[in-house]
Amino acid sequence: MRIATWNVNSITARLPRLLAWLESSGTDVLCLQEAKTTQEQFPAQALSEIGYESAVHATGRWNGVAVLSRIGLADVVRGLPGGPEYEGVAEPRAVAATCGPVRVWSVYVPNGREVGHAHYAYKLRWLDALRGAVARDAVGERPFAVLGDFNIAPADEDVWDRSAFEGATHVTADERDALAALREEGLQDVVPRPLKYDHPFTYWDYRQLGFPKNRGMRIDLVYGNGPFGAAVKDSYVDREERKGKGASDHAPVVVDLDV
DNA sequence: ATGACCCTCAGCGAGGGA
Repeated sequence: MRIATWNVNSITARLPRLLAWLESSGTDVLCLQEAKTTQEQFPAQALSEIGYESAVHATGRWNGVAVLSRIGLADVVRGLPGGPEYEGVAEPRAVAATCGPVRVWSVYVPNGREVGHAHYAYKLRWLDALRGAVARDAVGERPFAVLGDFNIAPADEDVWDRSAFEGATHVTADERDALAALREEGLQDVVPRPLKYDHPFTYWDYRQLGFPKNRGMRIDLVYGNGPFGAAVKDSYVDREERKGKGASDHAPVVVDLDV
């Protein structure tokens, strides 16, 4: 089976590309982030017409996540159990589902904005809640993975220029410690291969020729448990989808599983 | 060619992204 994660930066704006990509790539399960729409306006009908069921957690212009599956969709959980609120709001940043033999979480980790900002503390609390929420599934026998936009570059080589991120979020020790805590729960970083250049970046800023200059970051991650990792046949970043007019600023990360 | 931000909602800019 083929499973993927993709921050689409508005499913409304991306719908033509999303539908075309689902069909051309042969993806069975897609964890998507930044739907930027409401539950009601989510294009479940258009997706249904090409064979995908949708598990959606979305409330409006910000955030919004979903799991799309053409191999079954069950045991949906909307929202991160025990997750913190930001300014009194429980934001739609996580949704879980079981798709055939695999259970997945689609997550959109808070950005953090600036080190020291209330949003940064929120990001760390959110990640700790994620660790708690996935601990039991992580050690199970069923293939399980958390896929999504983690807004963390796991190592210095996961950004195009470490010096450009001095003092910035996404590269701090606290954020990387949060990823290490997930690994300590039994999850492993399924690192994709790049289709061009030497590093599998997944995000490139829209500004200042970020993509043509390959000024990217690897922040869209797949954290799988042992059975998931053992089933991985291949994984790559589909950078073709970052090209051209109407692209998201993130590319899909694709994982092929032998399950 | 991959090409110099883009998304949404509100409402004719602003907030957020990272």
